[in-house]
Order: sequence, then C-alpha cells, then structure tokens
Amino acid sequence: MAYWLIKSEPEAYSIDDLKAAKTTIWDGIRNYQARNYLTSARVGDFAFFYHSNAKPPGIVGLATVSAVDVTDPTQFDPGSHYYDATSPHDAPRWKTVKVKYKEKFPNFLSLDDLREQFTADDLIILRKGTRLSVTPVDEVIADRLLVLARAKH
DNA sequence: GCCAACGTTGGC
DNA sequence: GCCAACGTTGGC
Repeated sequence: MAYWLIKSEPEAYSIDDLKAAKTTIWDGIRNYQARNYLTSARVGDFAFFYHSNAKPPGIVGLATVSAVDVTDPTQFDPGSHYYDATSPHDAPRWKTVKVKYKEKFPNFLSLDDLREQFTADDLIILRKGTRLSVTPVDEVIADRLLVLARAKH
C-alpha cells in the first residue's frame, strides 16, 4: 500500500465536493510524470488531499484509491477544457484513478505547518519549483502527517 | 496581479 | 537535438 498527495484548487474541486460526491474520477491530469504516478497507484492506496491556490494552501483530508486503470473521459470530450485531440481512442493517453472520500482532518495542515514539520526531502511538494499535482508520500512521513492531522488540540 | 519555475511546442 | 517562445502552476 502506498501514500500519495493529490492537489486540487478548491474552487475547482474541494474536499467538500468529494465528500458530497463520495467518489470521483481524478480527471484533468495532463502532465506525464503525474500521470505515471497515477498509473502506479493501487486500489487501497491513500491520497492526502491538498488545496492549492487556496488561502492558505494545505492538506485538508484523506481519500482512498477506489479504482485504477481508469480512462480519463475528458480527453475525448471536445467541450472539455482537458480535451486532447491527439489522444488515440484505441490507446488513450491519459489514464487516471477513482478516489473515494475518507475523511476531512480535524487539523488543517497548512503549507506553513508542513514547512515547519518537514523538509524538502520529506515531502516533494516542499521542493522549490515543484508543481506536480500527484506525488508519492513516504510511509513514515504519511504516518507523521496522519498523527498531526488527527491529534487533539 | 506578479512572477519564478517548469513543461511543452515547434522552427531550424 | 537544440533552444527560444510560450503556457501553466501555484505561492505570495
């Protein structure tokens, strides 16, 4: 089992949206490295849900991977912002996963908190210039994140 | 709104 | 294959 961190702008899709929907296709990923991470995910993996471009940005909750090898339908939808006319129908370029809502953390872990508690070696998103929207999280780091996010004040 | 960092595109 | 131009991300 592996841990991931997935970013979303809350104005586009927030943890509350996922809570309401219960499950969603994690669509719109158009970066090869992020896609490769998604295709290496397995059912049962956990994903920390990070709100980017938020005030403040940070980790808000946890989801689980509920399906893998999912074809991102938006690549074939001409009306979609994520339409990719060059993706072959018989070999779709953009594969992704379905994620399922698990929990909203009692403690929001802001980017400032994360920088206080972790180093750039611990968390890829703390590395300067890293914009990847899907990144792996080491299990030891994930455990520490969970303790911080769930601890009583 | 600014801009640094990075990825992609396309001319050559 | 190089690299300039451009687009995007995302913190601030």
